[in-house]
Amino acid sequence: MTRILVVDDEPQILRALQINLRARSYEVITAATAKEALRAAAQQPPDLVVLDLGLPDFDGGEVIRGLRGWTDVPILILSGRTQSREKVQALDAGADDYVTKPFAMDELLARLRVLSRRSIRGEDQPEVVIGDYTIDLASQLVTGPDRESGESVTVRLTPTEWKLLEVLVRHPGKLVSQRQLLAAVWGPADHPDSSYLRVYMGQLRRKLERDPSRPRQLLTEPGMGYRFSP
Amino acid sequence: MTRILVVDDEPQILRALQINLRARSYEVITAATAKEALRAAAQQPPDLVVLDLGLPDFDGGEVIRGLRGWTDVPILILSGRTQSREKVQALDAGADDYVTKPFAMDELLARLRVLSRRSIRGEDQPEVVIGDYTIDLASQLVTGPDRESGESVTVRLTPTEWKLLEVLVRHPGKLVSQRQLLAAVWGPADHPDSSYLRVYMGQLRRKLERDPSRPRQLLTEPGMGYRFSP
DNA sequence: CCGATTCCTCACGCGTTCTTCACGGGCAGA
DNA sequence: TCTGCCCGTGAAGAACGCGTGAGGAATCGG
Repeated sequence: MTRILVVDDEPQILRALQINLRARSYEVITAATAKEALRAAAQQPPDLVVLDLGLPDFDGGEVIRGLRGWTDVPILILSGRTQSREKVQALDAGADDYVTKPFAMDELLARLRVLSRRSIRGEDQPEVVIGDYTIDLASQLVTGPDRESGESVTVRLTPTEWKLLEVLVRHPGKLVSQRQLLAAVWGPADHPDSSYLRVYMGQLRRKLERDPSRPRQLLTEPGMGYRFSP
Repeated sequence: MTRILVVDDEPQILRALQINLRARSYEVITAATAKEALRAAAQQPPDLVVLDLGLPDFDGGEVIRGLRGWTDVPILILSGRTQSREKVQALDAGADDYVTKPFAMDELLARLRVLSRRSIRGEDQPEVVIGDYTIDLASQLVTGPDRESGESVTVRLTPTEWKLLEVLVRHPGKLVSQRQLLAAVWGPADHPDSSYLRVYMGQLRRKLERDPSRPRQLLTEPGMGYRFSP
C-alpha cells in the first residue's frame, strides 16, 4: 500500500485530504509542523509527500531540503502562494510538483498518481546477487549456501543491517556518501561520527562477503562513502 | 544537450518557447500538428516534450498515447483548457505535468528542469573521457585499462583528487582560475600559496594522463589556472 | 522478570591521505 | 646572460579514516 505523508497546519485541509486519500486506499500519515514532518518521514518513510509551504515553525523549503538530504521520495507542494517565484524556488529545491490552493481534489489525486507512477518505475528489480547470496528486496530475504553444509539457508539480518544493505543495493554501482547512508538509516539528524557505519558495514561483509576482509561487492571508497558493485 | 520537442499550433507561442529554451541551451525541435509531432519524435527522440492539447488534426490525447506506446519521455502539457477533468485525463493518459495558458515562463522552465532531473536518473549518466579513462560523474567512478594487463580497472581517486577533477570536468574547455579551484576544493578561505594545487594536479595527471609530464587534457595556463580540454 | 538479541560506543593498530617544504627546470623580461 | 617567477616533482612527518574486537546499554519476546 502506498504511504503518503501529508504536511499541513490547517486542520480542515488535513482532514479533507485524509478522507479522500484513505478512500483511494492510500495509507496516510500526517504532520502539522516542519519538525513533525521530518520526524514522521524518518520513522515511517513515505512513498509520497504532500507538503504545505506555510508551516508555523519552519519554512517549507527547509522541509524540502531536509528530506532531499537523504531520500528521493516525490514531493508535491500544496500552497496558497501563487507567485511563480515561489514555485520556481520550491521546484528547484527538489519538489516534484506544485499545486496552488484552492485546488481541485481530482486534479491533485491525478498528480499524485503521476508521481507514484514515475517513482515506482525504477524500483522493480527485486533480486540482487552478492557472491553466493541472493537478496530479495521485496520479501526482505537473503538466502545462500551454508558455510559448511552448502545447503540453502536464509541469512539473518538485523533491521539496521537490512536498511543499510537496502540503500546500497538500490543504487547499484553508485557511490553512496556516508551522509546519505547515515541519514537513510539513522534519520536526518547530524551524525558527526560515522563509527556506526564502519561497524555495520563490517557485520554485513561478515555475513555476505566470501572474504570479509577483502570485499568484492560492498566496497569502501575512503573518505567518501561506500559502493555496492553488482 | 537536452533535446526538447515543442508541439503547438500557435506560432507566437512556438517562437516564445523556442527563444527561451534556446537561451538556456536546450536543443529545440518543433511541430505544429499531431502527425508532425509523432514523426519528429520518432526521427529525433527528444528528452522532453512540451505539448499543446488543442492541435488542428488530432486531439492531444492521441499524441500522448502515440508517444507512450514506445517511449517514457517526460511530457508536459501546455493547454488553454483549465477544467480539472481535462487535466486528469491528460495526466492519466501518461502526461507528467500540466500547465495552463497563460503561463509564466520561469515556472514552465522550472517544471521542465524537474522533469529532466527525474528522467535523467536511471538513464545515461554523463560520462567524460580523458585519454584511456572514462569518468562517470554520477556514480563517482573512473575506469580505464590497466597500465600493463590492459584489463578494465577502476582508478582510485582520493577525495581531494576527485573534487579537483570534478570542478575541472564540469567546466569543459573553460579556464578555471586557481582561486576558483582552491575555493572549490579547500573552502572559501584565502589560500595565498597554491602549492596544493600543483601537487594534486600532478597526482591527477599521473593517474589519468598517458604521459603525465606532457598533459593533453589537464592543461596548465601559466599564471592563470587550469583547463580541462575535452 | 529474565535471557537473548541488537544497538551503540570506545580504543587500538594500520594503511592511506594531506600538508608542507625544498629543489630543479622552463620561460620571459631585463 | 642573468634574474625572477611560476610550475612540476619527490620526499617526509602529521593527521586522518577505516577495520576490528570488546563491552555495556537498550530493546524485545516469553
